[in-house]
Amino acid sequence: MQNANLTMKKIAKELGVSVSTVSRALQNHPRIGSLTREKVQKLAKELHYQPNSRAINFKNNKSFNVGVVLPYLTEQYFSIALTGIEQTLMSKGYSMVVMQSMNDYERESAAIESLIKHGVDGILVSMASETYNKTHFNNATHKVPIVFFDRVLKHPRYSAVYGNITKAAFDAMEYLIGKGFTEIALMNGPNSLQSTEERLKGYIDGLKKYNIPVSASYIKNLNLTKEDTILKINELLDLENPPKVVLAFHDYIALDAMQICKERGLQINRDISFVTFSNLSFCSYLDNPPIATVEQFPAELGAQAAGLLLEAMETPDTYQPREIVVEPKLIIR
Amino acid sequence: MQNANLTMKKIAKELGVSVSTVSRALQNHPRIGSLTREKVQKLAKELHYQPNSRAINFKNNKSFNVGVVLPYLTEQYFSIALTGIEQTLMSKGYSMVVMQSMNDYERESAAIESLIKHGVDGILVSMASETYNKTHFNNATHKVPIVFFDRVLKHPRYSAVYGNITKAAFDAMEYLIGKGFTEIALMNGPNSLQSTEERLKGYIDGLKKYNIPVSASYIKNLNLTKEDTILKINELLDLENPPKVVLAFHDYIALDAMQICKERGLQINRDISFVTFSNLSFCSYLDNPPIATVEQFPAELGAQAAGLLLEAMETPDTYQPREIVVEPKLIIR
DNA sequence: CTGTTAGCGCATTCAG
DNA sequence: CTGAATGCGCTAACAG
Repeated sequence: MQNANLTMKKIAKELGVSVSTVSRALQNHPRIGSLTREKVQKLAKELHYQPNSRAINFKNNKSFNVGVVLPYLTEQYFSIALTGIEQTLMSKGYSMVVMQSMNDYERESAAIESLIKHGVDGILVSMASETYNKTHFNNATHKVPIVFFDRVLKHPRYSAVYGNITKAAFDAMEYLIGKGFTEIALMNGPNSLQSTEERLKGYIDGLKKYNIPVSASYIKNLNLTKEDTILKINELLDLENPPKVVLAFHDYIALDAMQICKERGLQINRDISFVTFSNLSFCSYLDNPPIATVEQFPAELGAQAAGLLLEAMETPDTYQPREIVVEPKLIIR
Repeated sequence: MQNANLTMKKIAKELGVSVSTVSRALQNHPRIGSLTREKVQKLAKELHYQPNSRAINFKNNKSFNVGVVLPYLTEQYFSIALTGIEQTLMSKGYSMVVMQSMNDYERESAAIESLIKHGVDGILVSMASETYNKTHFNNATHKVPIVFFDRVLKHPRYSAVYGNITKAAFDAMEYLIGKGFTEIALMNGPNSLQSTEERLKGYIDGLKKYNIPVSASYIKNLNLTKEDTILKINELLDLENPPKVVLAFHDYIALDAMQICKERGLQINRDISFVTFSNLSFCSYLDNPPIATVEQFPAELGAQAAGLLLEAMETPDTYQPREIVVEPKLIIR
């Protein structure tokens, strides 16, 4: 039963040497007698000595913890991103403190503050959809570096890793138009998210390229709640000319929308089809899955963002904030 | 642009008072002049003073971080549990450092060690299915309290929060037998998990109560990989008397098994049905979902475990390790 | 090669 | 009411 508060001091006293000798022996410092070294290391092992991490954190002013703030852990997209982050951080001895914003500005802001208070060395953020105010980021960045991933804030002060959504949306449109679809609706996200604008641009670019008129009634902004999804899909289905295919902000939107379609007697992939962003694994278990989906490689986004953050934390003097774009891929089912 | 390394010392110098005066003023210590207090607090606010958390951690020998080790973040069951944990911890000012074991003993062991090294105040664990050796827990528990949730280690030294799986399995069996099923297979987990044994007991108890013979060929242990699921469901379907319903260890097993059934030309819920544990949200989007499922309330399990850990950390002298059982609920679809 | 000293930021004792 | 001194555990500069 080893002592939980075993310090170098005690080892030193036990052995009749000084604390600094113990310190040097334990870290294989060159200027130490091999005999002393062995003696110290032996006793330390016997007593299960473990350095007090809090003292080391204090001394080095570093915790080897990074904070991660994201909307929902329960959205598989983000838990996959976390996996990429964990992997990258782990390889450098860092671990991650995770907090959910639940798309709420207040929670996000509180999370950032709390992380700073907990002494993380850096922060990774995927922004809440309700975030309208950026002061919490600006305050935090004076203390530790911040890197955004997926739901990013584009600003020269911040690094950001994100997918080329405009291109992905455009590719999806080309695919659909190539399949003969023209009545294509867009169930987009909230305007607070950068990627909402990008999806819209890809959508419109696609229509324009093939001279298909843009119909405002086919374009819906959602706030990412289930209720709003239900509202908006019903609006689309109530149109005189309901869409034959829907490009959905992500899989969760599509699933809820599909549910409504089915309830209204439509058959998925006959009366109406879906194309989605995310490519969540469980969609492959559906009998009538989305006909195509944009894989955004969340693990890669997370890993790249973690890589940038590591650089920012380890070489702050030379680090230049920058952006990394990961190319999504359209997957046809 | 506030100084990132603003210490009490600087405030003290600026104001021509001593550091201890600043310290007292900032924490509203009783023995301080209200004038001095105001003066100090005003300047501290102006300069955006924030106490150095690492110094405080060091001084108090406490980090307000707890570690959480679980199999997979990407399994929604665990991310829901995390949400319960986060909520409970947050209310007491703690945050969580998350690590995935990926059901691997080595990873789990390394995670525990790493958490200790990172200086967490306590650890929550949902065990890896491959964990055969408990020394990593025993070593860690000398340094910080450990509480298990869901996939628990039952031992008087440890606290544990888990569902009454035996009862839940039994209830499921009664339901199925009541519906007229007798050819009921059990796709169970690995023997390393406590809950595997419990499912088996509930399964057998159910059969026995209604005098249905227990057939060894209907009982399969899986290692929770997709490959093994495919192997075992095929074995079941290849029997002379294939089962009419399968009680599955959890939803992911059922989904993969269903896929194979469909590939083999069976129609779900006509030729073969499933009952599962977990009740993951996306199952409700399936055209032919499991006919019943055991809701285990992972958020509740996580929250209760976090509550026990908080008690263990905050009142270590009086804390008695104990177990909390959360009653699952059979949900009929 | 090893011991002594100093200091990281803060809270807390002990003096005044 | 306030200041000076102490120590938390560890590393590192400085002496010897």
